[in-house]
Amino acid sequence: MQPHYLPAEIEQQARKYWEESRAFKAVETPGKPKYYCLSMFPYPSGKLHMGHVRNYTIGDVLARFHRMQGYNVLQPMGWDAFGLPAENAAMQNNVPPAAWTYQNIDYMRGQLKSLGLAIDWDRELATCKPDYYKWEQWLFTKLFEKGMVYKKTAPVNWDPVDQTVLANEQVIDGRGWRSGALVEKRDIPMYFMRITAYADELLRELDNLPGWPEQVKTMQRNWIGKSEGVEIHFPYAGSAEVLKVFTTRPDTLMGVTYVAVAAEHPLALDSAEGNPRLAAFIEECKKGGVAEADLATQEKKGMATGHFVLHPITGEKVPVWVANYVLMGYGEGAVMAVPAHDERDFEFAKKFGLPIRQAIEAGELKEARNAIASGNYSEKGLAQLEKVLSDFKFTSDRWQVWYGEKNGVCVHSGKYDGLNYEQARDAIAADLKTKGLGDKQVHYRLRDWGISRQRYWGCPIPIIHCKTCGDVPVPEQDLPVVLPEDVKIDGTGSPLKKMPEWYRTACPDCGGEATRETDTMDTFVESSWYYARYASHDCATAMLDQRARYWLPVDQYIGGIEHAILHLLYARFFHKLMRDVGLFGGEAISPTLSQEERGQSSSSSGFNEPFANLLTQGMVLKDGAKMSKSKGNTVDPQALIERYGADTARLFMMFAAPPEQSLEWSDAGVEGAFRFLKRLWKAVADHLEKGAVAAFRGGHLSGELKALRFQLHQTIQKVTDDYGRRHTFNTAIAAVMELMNALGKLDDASPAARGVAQEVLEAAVLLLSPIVPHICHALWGELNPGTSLLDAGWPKADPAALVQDEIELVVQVNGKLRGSISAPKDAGRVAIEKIALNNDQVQKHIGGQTVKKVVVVPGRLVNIVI
RNA sequence: GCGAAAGUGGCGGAAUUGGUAGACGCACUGGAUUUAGGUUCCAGCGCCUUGCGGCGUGCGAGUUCGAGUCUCGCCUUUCGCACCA
Repeated sequence: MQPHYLPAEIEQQARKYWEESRAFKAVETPGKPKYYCLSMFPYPSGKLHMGHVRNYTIGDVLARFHRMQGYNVLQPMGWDAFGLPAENAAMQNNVPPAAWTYQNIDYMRGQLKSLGLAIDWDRELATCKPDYYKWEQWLFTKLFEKGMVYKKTAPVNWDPVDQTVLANEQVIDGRGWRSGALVEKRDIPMYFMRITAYADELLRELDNLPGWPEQVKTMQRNWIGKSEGVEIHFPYAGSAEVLKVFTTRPDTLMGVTYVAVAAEHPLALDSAEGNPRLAAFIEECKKGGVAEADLATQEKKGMATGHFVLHPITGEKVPVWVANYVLMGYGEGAVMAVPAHDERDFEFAKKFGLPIRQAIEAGELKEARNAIASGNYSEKGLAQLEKVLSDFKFTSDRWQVWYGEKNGVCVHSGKYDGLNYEQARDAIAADLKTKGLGDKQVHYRLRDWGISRQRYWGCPIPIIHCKTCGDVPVPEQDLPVVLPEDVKIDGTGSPLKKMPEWYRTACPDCGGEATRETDTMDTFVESSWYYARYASHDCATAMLDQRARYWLPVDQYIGGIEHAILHLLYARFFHKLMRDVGLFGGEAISPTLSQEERGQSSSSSGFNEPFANLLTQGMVLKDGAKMSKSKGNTVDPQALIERYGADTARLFMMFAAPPEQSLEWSDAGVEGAFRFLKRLWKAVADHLEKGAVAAFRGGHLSGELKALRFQLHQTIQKVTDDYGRRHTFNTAIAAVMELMNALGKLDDASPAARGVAQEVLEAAVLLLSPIVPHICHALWGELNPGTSLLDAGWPKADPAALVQDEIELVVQVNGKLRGSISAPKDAGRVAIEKIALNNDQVQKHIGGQTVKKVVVVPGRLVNIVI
């Protein structure tokens, strides 16, 4: 055996073996449990970054671990190939986006291959290829026919100098990134997907995803934002029309002192006619971009419309204001304002001198009054409590807390006085319903998904505009609508608009003159269904075929936490769309893993959810900041692989932090990983130098060898759990390192010792192989010539090796560690207590004081309380 | 502004169900090997203290025989906010 670890050589040999034996080709095998392991596909930006290396290593570790456990594993790879950066690069380098993208894909594919990933490359796909996006267009036309796609206007960022629509990312401090011009909101017609129709299912099904992180499910729940409230109609003074608002706090209705509408609200626009100051203000509100984070943090501005509505209960006149903090896209674009109990309304009312009327008081006050009535509380105490609470009023969080938590009671609210939240809500909703001025309503924060993009490098929206027939979907036989690839990008809008030879066409319905839609789809659309297409990657007759029913759902999905909401919600939505279009046929035909087999799994039946288990990976940082070109703190994976090999890169990434946490880059840590692999290689080489030997199969062992076998089989158990259930690869590696350290201390050349050493080394190589597959492939071949590691299977712990006669217990006195004792493994509480009390160290610390209590935690510790 | 997380030695992290805080690795220090550097190997390594011992998981309270872990309140950092992907 070669005495030195030569990564370049052994990694090339290992990859050659895997390729030639077609080791990772995934074949549908009914009856065999399948494991579909998917990492989020990369955007082909040019070259891999460390985040990719981390993501794909995590996926590969899980794929290889499950393969060794006997699963039929599918791990595919592809390219999220449409997107804005290609257009920017095209302008910079004067190369068409398509050419730039394909070039990047070729380079990055080579990089991925050098990582030694267990991928079935036959299933590779790129979303910019017509045979992929054809089916996206097909689904779009089906959804258009079902009414799940519709058209409406919506605001976008408009750069008035470049005369172009800007992405939020291209708006810096309210200005266009290239022109520097102040950005404006502009309404344009767009196609929308009716994701709100699935809001309730998307919310409910989260409960059937035990394999998803709670954090992600919570974020999605909040994003969907189901709230039960009341729609309230404020009649216009002297008109039959009403102004609709939605509120989750109908109990505060009697505290309303004004109503605020968005600048784009019809009432605002109406009022602006003949009111130049208001018109100017509305114009002012159009300035700036559409990003919500900016809208929510901007200074609160407003202006009275001069119009009034009537309070639906009291009939009192309530002024209507235009406010920039009210968003047209939410609910009705109008809110009832209760300055006494809402921080934003309060701030606004103070700024513009609007009245503040209390309608709720703290639950504590009601309790105090009840206590006075029953003689348990003094009038003086109440007065003090009132003063304390009034001091908090409007100045501290105290006031907001009991508003926010809905635990106050109504005051100054006429007939509703004394009612709590639920009582007031029900009473007010009932009264409004009687008057025909409102009712209870369920409202979602989630908005429909605008998918039109005024860009070139994307999937063409398959719609033909005909003067007589309107918007006509492209018929199936005419799909795909192919995006021309040889174009020039000049930054003045989509080149498609300048290609009459492309957009001029005939109407599929009437045959008359018509034009193609030149907008393309949001790239989130492509990434919402690629996971399903991998199963049917080469199907030319349909979007999906029977194979999708074998592989889906994805058993393990891995990707960055930044996708927790948008991508993952859109993909869940698309899964349900595909299901409802009938693409999955009936029930699953694949033998879905049992819960025990999988650890965590989806309890949802059939094809309701795309991803049974989700692992959200943390970021790769250097010097405490995200690695990025702009910060200039990137480390090139290529250089790392060339210097140390892929195994060192993989080992460092898996060892430095658990996958869900952020990972701090460390050059010294990489050295450490490399050193460990050298030690591992040397350990096997030194062992084999003394001659080949079979692994221990039973027989008498010294205490030292027994202890080593105990540690070995404990390590097998721990590592199996760390990979399969906990996904903490860092602790799995640490456990194998400890095992190797223990083996290194063994100074015994007896045949029994050599057998145990062989057993330890074989197991260590198998346990590490999902993380460092190349070196383990080579070492296994040395330990067991003529066999392949991939055929060896996952090691199993030997129960006989795990039997122990004595166990160690820690003894505390008053919670402080004072010593340790050894007790027979089946000793009872009383026996353990006796051993602990007889311990010299313990006696010293008790020092004659009375023992009040002894707590015995079996297998762990004894705590003596004095 | 809203939503979600995170905070433990000089550093990355471990402590899985409330039960020995600091596993494993890095850095550092001392020693061995080496012409030297590097490599490799051995030992030490939270802070304070001569010692006994005390203190210690962002800060402040609380629950408990026992809190890094649970509760409440703060501080700081990170992610997302619908046209970056």
